[in-house]
Amino acid sequence: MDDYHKSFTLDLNLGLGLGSYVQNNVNKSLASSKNELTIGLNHDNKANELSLKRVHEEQEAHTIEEEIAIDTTNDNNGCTKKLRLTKEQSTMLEDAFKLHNTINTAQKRALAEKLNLKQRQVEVWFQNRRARTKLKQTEVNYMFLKKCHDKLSEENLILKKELEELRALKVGPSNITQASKWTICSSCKKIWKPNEGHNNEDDDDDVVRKSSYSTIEID
DNA sequence: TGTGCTTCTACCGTTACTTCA
DNA sequence: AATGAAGTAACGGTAGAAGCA
Repeated sequence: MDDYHKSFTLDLNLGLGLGSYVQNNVNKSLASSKNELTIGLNHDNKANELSLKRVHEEQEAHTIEEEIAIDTTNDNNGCTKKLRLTKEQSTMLEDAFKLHNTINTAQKRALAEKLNLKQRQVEVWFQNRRARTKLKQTEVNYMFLKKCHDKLSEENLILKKELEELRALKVGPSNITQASKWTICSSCKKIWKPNEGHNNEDDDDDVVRKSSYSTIEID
């Protein structure tokens, strides 16, 4: 385990505490306005005291996060600009993803701190990474199924040809009728002919087995 | 014990930006 | 230099789970 993984694991163990309070969605204007609305309606509610505490902590967290990630979010006009993660950041995120493709609050906090990113950025990265993995897996599955389909189509074609060849042969109708009466044992998968019986010497309960024979009609 | 509310998180679809051929 | 495609960071909405009163 390299230094990063050691410290990452350590962070996972020690990173509890405030983490559960900090709402990590920085741009959730909807969510925060919802909190503020609740507080405004019911000041004596204990749950809303908690919400108020969260709002304060959230604001603090935002300030800290914004300081940390100040060089990753804005351009000259104050508009948010999409940022390319550095190679080091991507590598560390990839390493974390290899260990676990989901991330809890403590891990997120630790990783964000380590990478000088917002927790929201780490969260979003994991979401997108999972989406990419899923998409890739879907593509792999599609290719696999396509190959299966192609192979089966090919086999089907060969079988059809064989059938045509057999039909082309001058086989008497009586023989065809006989063949169409052949049956296959569902237990041992052996084909047997009418009036021949199913002579399985290993069978102790032949009577029971015979009851499960199914007749395969050959067209 | 059931219910309603809040919070958190995963997921999805989409948008917008960046990079590259 | 312009452009279209591919990659991806970020967003908003939704649903489900968990905790609490």
